[in-house]
Amino acid sequence: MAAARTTRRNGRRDALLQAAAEVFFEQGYAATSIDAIIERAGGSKRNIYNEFGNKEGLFSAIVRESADNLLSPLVIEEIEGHDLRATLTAFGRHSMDAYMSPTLIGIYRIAVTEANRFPDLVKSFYEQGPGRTAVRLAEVLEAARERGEIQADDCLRLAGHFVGMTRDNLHLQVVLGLRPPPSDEEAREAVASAVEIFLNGVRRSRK
Amino acid sequence: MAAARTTRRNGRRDALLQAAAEVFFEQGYAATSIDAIIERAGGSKRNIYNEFGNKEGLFSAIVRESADNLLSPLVIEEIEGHDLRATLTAFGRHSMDAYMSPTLIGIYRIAVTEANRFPDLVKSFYEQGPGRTAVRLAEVLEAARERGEIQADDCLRLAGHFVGMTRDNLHLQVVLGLRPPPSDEEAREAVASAVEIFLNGVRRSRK
DNA sequence: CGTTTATGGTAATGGTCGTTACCAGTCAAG
DNA sequence: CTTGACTGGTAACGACCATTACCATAAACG
Repeated sequence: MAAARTTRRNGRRDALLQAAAEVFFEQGYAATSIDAIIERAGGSKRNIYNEFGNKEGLFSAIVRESADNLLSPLVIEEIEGHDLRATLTAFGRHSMDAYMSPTLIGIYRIAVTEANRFPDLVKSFYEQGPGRTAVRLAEVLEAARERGEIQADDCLRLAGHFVGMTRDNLHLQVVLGLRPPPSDEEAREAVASAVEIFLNGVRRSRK
Repeated sequence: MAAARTTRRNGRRDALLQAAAEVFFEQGYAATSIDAIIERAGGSKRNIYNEFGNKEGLFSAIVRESADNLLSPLVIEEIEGHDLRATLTAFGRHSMDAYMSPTLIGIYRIAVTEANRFPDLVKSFYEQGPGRTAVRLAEVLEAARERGEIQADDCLRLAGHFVGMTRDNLHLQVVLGLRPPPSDEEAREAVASAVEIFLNGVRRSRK
């Protein structure tokens, strides 16, 4: 079958992608050399150039596939059928887990740095990740508003406030390498605190 | 006097620093060449090596001095003598202005990328900037708690929530180059909204 | 004025890196 | 078995770059 060759080829491709992702996320785009990737993945540089064309092609493939794998599960959550507090808590925990995962920290770092070099990639990263999360959360808030549970005039802005509150300085410190990702315990506390403030803040009068 | 030489030298030094900052913030550390800096600043590479030793020295000087200039005014604000809403609003506006300024966006970008290469620099950036801001705000909240205006158990965490709320997805979008910094109008709205939620959220029961 | 010191410009040195070429081995397909 | 594609390894080519050297000029100081 052709499947055998295809399978082997895909295995190689995945190994290359994974090794390259590690090095890129660790060192940044400019500081990463093809040799360093091959050193980690084994094989020869020809593999990379046959499969991805050049360094940019390899990098684009990484960002696209990693973002897909990591960000998709962020959105398809069970959000209906619970009250707002439970929904927000679940939302906060999931996004906290995602944002703090080493891979997403890596992608975040590189997206920030290479914003000028790869504007399209960065745009799609944002839209599939933080952007989509905020839009989804805004829908939840909108529904709550229609049920009269909260008062709000701009649900998308509110959603932004909420995710900002959960990201917090914690995310910044982790991104800067100043502290390790929070334990489950810490994450739960931080989310609980954010949910509490947000719920109270939103239930009352909007000036 | 020696002042003449010193003055001239300092002028040269500042010109180099400014040009280098522009290029570094635009392109990142690894992708910035000494030639590119000289092209923008004029003169010769000897200037840089005489003044800063090497590329790392130049970069360190930039981060140190830019951070100092930009972050110091963030802390010494008139915060007493007003009620909490006014204080928070002032705080939010000032930190929003600072975080969204092109220079600080540049520093932020490069701090995120070069966290591995320059851990000490990144640490001092955080402590002098976001860290100190949060600590200062926590003191304000602590005072408000003692006056009985708010209920809280961990003021530093609350401070983090507040700055996170003002930073928000807005900051992320600007850092990623997906939108320009907000106008004064937008900034004011965002801060007002965050203050409102935060105040209401914090005034009521902490479960 | 004479000496030191910084400056501008250009080129050399040594190294790294992206990319391509070459060669020898492997393995699936007809 | 033979063909053709893919692989591993090493080396080559060009380009770029950090750093140093060299030289000629101009400013600053005694």
